[in-house]
Amino acid sequence: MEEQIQKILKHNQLSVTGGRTKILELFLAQDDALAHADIERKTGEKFDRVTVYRTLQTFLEKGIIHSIPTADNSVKYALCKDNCSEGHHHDHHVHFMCSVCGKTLCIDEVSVPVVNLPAGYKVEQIQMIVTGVCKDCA
Amino acid sequence: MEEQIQKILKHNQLSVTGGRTKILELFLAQDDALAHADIERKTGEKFDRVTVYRTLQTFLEKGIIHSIPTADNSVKYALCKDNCSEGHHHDHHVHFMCSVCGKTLCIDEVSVPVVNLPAGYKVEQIQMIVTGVCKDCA
DNA sequence: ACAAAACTTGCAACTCTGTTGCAAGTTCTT
DNA sequence: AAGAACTTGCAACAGAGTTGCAAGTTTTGT
Ligand SMILES: [Mn+2]
Ligand SMILES: [Mn+2]
Ligand SMILES: [Zn+2]
Ligand SMILES: [Zn+2]
Repeated sequence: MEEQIQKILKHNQLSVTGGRTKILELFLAQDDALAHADIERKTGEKFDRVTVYRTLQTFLEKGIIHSIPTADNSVKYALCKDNCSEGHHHDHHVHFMCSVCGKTLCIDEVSVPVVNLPAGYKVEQIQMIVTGVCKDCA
Repeated sequence: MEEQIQKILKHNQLSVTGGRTKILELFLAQDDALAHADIERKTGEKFDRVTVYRTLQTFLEKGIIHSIPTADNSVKYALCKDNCSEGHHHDHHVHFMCSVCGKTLCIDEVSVPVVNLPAGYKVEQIQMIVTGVCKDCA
């Protein structure tokens, strides 16, 4: 794991620091998406708030993580499993928010369906957020 | 219009006040979704920030407006055209965000497609947000 | 292995968004 | 017209996110 993390950081031309290593480790160990506050909590306040913001920002820009728009307008982040890079995300999967446990999940198996808009609209990106009860809470 | 506004407010058991009338008027006159800040700007700071928040909250609860989750996690609101009520929204249309003019639009003509999730997930609500170039900016 | 260059971090200060309690004001009911 | 019910503005606050800067760490080149 330690090794995998270094590889990811170096591959993205990022210096290997304690904060980045720890935060990336959290993402790799987690099955659901993380909010900024989750990260602060899970690192045991070991890093400054600002460092967490900047790290997430950097990871986003490099395409290591993607942000997830949620129905309640809170921001969550999850690892990109799809080999995304510098501003070119191409994970087109559905996102699921469980109303029982509150987890936000990437449903990698399901891609966002194509949709036909009225003439004149040019589609660049489609996001789909499903709310309901996840399989652990059913 | 004045008359229509009073009818909407009374139908929802809301007292007719200056603030509510003005804000509802804005929504009726607007073709795209409004953010809190837009409303403050357009009312010429005639009402307190808190009143605007409380009015939006009330309109949401009554089903007069619905909130729109945007890809950049800012909150926008638009009129419900679909006869929604107290916590029972049933506008299932696609939302569009133009990356040129920044407008957020309800595409009432297009409903959100059904999606099949893996076994065990129970779907309650689906939101679809399309980003691209709108027909005015094409 | 070392020094210099390049980058990252923590801190302080600040802005912006949203919330709450309360008293004064307005609207609705009779 | 008066009282009850509801709405508003104010002040105070909490939380989220941003920025500049100096000190600290990582990287690179020798
Ligand atoms: Mn995802
Ligand atoms: Mn809409
Ligand atoms: Zn769940
Ligand atoms: Zn446009």
